[in-house]
Amino acid sequence: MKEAQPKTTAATVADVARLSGVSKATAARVLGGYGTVSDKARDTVMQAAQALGYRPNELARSMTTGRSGTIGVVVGDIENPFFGSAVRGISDAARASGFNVVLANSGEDVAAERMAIETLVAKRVDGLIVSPAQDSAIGHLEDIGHAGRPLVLLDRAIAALAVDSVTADDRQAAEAVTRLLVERGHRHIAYVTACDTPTHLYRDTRDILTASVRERIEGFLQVGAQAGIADMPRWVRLGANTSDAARRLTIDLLGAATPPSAIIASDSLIALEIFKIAREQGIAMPDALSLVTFHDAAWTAVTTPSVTVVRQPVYDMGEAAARMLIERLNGETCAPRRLILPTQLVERASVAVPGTADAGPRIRRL
Amino acid sequence: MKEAQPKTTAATVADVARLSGVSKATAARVLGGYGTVSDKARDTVMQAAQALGYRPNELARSMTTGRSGTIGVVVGDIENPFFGSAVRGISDAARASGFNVVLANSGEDVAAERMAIETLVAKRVDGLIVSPAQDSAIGHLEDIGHAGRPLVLLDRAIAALAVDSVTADDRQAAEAVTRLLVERGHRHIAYVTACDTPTHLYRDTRDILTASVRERIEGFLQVGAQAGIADMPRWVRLGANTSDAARRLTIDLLGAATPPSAIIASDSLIALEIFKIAREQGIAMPDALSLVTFHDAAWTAVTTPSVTVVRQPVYDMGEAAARMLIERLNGETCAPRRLILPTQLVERASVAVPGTADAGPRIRRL
DNA sequence: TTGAAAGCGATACCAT
DNA sequence: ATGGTATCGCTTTCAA
Repeated sequence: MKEAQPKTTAATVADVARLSGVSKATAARVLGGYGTVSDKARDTVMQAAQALGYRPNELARSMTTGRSGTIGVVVGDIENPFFGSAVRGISDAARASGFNVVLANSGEDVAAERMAIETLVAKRVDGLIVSPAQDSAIGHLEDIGHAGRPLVLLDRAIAALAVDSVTADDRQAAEAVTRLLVERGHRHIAYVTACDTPTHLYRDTRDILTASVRERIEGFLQVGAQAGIADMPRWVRLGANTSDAARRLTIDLLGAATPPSAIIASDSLIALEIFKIAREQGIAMPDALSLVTFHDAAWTAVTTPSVTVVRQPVYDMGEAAARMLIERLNGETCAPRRLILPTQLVERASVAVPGTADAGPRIRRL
Repeated sequence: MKEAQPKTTAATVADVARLSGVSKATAARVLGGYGTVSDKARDTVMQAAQALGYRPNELARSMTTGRSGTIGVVVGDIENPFFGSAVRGISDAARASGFNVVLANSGEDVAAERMAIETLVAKRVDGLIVSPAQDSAIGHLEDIGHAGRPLVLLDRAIAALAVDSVTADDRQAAEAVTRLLVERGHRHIAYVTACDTPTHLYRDTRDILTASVRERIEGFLQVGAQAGIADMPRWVRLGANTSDAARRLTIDLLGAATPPSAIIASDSLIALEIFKIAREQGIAMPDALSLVTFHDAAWTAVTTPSVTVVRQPVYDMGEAAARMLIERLNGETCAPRRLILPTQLVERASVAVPGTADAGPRIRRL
């Protein structure tokens, strides 16, 4: 038992000062590690601090310095491995620079996102990293800047917002994926996303309020159209934002008069659900149905067939976002940077390939 | 543009008070939502607050109230889907009660864990939820109590620590899994875990410093011994704490003079690696190698063969932990509760089963 | 090098 | 119902 803490209240700078017989200012200087103090004073104070079990109160410290050493992170769903990796990247980079991470889940809901941001700003985080659920309502994002805190957008840039962002090259990746499918002879290609519109129907690319998804759909539509496929938009399916929804939507899609011969899943959660259904319904993959997904989730390599994916550098994206934010916190004032990280097309076995066996993945830079 | 914020500094209670012509105390009352104020005063103040773009400073608020409305969470690896789900559970429960979550990654390193806890306590989180990397060094965990903050242990209880904990029924689950394997005729069953000892060798169950893993190994050893299998301990393999380590270790295991006919993977990350290797090396599953893992990760249902798993109620565990913590924060003072949630054995197709086809999972309560 | 005292932005007690 | 003021724990001038 080396606890000297008299069950009363935590020791403060004042207590330490009193015990060591120096002024509060001097004690604070050694305890806070700033200013100049004599070695003798330092020793006495440290000793007293030790005896009292002194622990600094970061809250009080933040209040006077105006910095909390904390960055706020708002993501759509921490349960999604995509965000899991990103948060890990952020977290590692943050700690390397001595910052903490406060995490908030928006559930892809703008109202929740708005509240989370408000709270985080009220808690005086030094800066924020946000994966905005939509890029239409951006008032709460602008408020971050008004509050004097830097903001970095993760995975989803917003054209109307002049702030740093880190995204993957979604447009190009979607084009490559669609092209691959078209080259393999597919004419009925569906694109399934968690994004939604009030009507749950896709009408116009402007209805898609998540930037990354919109870019993917644009790429998808364009390549399809170029290939002379009629009525591409009808193949865009919205609202697969829960596993149940994804399931219903996919079953519906596969049971239609003209089912798709290939599906592009906008995230790995959707791909997983599609995979399950294909299995349950005995739909042979890739022969009867080809599948491609964004995000090289760990499991995509071990299924039969293994899944062809767009590999996004998710961890790196998180890390880069944190780095950029910390640069701003350290005084960087350059113009907003829109960092776009390259992706890779990892060709595995879930796309019907005319005479190639499953001989390990073929990886292509995009 | 409805920003009235004069680029100077954020509006404070004093500013609002001044503009609305009332005292600081009154303004604080309406802004803070406490005490009693006349409707008229409320209106004026709210209006002034609006005009000034007043945002409360939670830091200052926390300092006087002593509560921050924040709970700290320390997990081993947020990238691990297990913790992803748990954190989601915590996060949802926390928000439902108006709490925020500060997340820290320990990387399963005690020193990092200690630092994370120290920081969180210094930041005056109201309470903590921790998945302790080891149950040997518990000084820093005891400090949490000394600092007057409640602590809830997640996934790993510590006998020597009298605090609330939420775990799965690891011991029983391990017994059931091992029994299943034994019943299927396996005599060479390996147990692979991320846990490690200084020598990387398993000698004694007391060397295992992670409670949940120790319980599992105990169950594993006991059932094996009961079944008359000699030299069980040699089948325990430690240190699969990165995908590379898991890979090396598994390759080593499978290449040995007497390779195991079945492997129990302590987490889904290890199982994934084993699955990959079996595939690469053309080892037929489940015929040549059976596999069982703890944690019903999403992908385990879609592989070929699908993987038999111990389903732990991970999200619920996180949720329960947060609930218990919040109860403490609301004044609950009962004796420490050790909540042990039941698991399920989900029998799928990765264990050689004498004449049963893959006809959907068979689920057993444990 | 050290100390006294003024904040930081809210809450809370005590009068009025 | 309202106002004045001490207070929380620390940092930060400003003098000495």
